[in-house]
Amino acid sequence: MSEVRTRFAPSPTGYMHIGNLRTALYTYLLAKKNGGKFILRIEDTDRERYVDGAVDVIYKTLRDCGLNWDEGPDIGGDYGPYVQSERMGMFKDYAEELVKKGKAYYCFCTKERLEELAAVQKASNISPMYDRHCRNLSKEEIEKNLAEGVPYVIRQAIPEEGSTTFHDEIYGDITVENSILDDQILLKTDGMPTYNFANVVDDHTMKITHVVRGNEYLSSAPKYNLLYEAFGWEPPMYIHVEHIMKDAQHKLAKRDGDASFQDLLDKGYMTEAILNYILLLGWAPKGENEIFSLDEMVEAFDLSGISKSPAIFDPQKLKAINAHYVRALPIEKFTEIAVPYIRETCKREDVDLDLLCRVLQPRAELFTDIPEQVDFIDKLPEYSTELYVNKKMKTTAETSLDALKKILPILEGLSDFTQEKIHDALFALIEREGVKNGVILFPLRVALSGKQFTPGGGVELAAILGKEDSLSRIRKGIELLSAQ
RNA sequence: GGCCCGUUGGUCAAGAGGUUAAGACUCCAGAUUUUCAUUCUGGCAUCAUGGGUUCGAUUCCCGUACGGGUCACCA
Repeated sequence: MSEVRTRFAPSPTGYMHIGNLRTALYTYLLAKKNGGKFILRIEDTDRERYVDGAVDVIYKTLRDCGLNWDEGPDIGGDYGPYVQSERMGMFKDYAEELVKKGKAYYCFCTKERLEELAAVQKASNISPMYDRHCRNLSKEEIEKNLAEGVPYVIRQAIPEEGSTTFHDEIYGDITVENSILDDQILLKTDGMPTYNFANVVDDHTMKITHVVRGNEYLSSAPKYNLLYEAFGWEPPMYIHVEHIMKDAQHKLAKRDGDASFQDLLDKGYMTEAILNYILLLGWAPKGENEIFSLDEMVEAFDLSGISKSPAIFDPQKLKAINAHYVRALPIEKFTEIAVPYIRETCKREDVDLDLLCRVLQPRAELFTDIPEQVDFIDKLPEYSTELYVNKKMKTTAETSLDALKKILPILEGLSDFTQEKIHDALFALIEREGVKNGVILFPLRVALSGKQFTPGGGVELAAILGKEDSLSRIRKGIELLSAQ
């Protein structure tokens, strides 16, 4: 077989839906898996929808994800141009070629007539379809209309009988009756191609071998096939992928707030995690591993793993995967990214950021959670003594008060307030008392933070807060518990 | 409504005509742990439904229900 050439052909809307991104990913993986080429083509024929800077959004997203294209508008290639609006010249010729072959025809019907027709059909409860009024116009009539400059479109002449079968790599063979296929418009009144027509011609002229696209095109695939047949061209392999859903009945939509790559980025997810998660939404790996770098994805990707049914987007799992990536970061890298987030709520200059990051990393799922996680450092929040009660730790208000009273003098006596010294001193206490670690350490953690979850345990928090602040917070804890 | 596609646990999902029906996330229980967290161990499903084929079907076929898609001079 010749070289595999796949293409991602987005419209520049300024918005990269993750379903689209996932299509791009699969398209990319399919090409790379087979040592082929991944091509970017911008489909910008809809001028009304054109948004400034939208193409840059596509470039940036793809590049950030590592989905680098081998041919495209910015880098060129042998089959350009790669922006659809720049390829307009050729479509009319191709459409006329089809007319000559008897596979398409001129249609001079006015918009009014078509609307009327649709209304009548709708009223009698039959699905709207063009009635092929112009399909059998005489040569003379056509010539006359053309000469008079009557506006026209060119429509595809669907066979009147029989059925059309096309093959999809995921769904297998799909057959439909030709009788339900509409004589769709190929070339519009303004001489521009319709999307479906442009797609076929572009894919063929760019020598695309595999087309990965959303499931919404499954219904129009037979018409595509007929077009390829009409031209005498070899159709590409089709790979239709299902939608990403918000729930069982709704597609993940823009208004849901996490439908685009940018939305997810804004929520603090890492690019690698997003890509890894969407890979899994609709595709299943052969083995048990679910964590993949882009290179590993290329290695593991296989069309047979693509799912036939829609997948519901699960933020919880995305978060878990993100947590995995956050924790796998080298500590220097984690620190570099985390410090700005820490500084949002923790302005104190004397905190040991290295220590803080070290304890924060295993507890971080999202970088955007960090400000809230460290907000207690600058100022002890108001908290309820309920926090001191923990069944598992076997702590109560009484045992906690007792513990804090014992901790206080010990920490007061420490001249060298380092993590190591604090640890040794407190563990000596624990041993003397003959209690579980938690009985001493749990109340300390609560007193120092006023929070249920904290980055680090009591010892670490004490070291981070420093002697003076730690002691004052412990005294505050004793005061609160004594007041009960 | 016509046509097309789908349906395995709360979610993503593997899987094969006869299996203890993988794995991941969540949840629950327990163990470690410088307490919470992390980490580790364990627990939670008869595969939408009715019928058929078969010695045997969740796996093959047909119907039903439910869900999605599509029926533009939009892409």
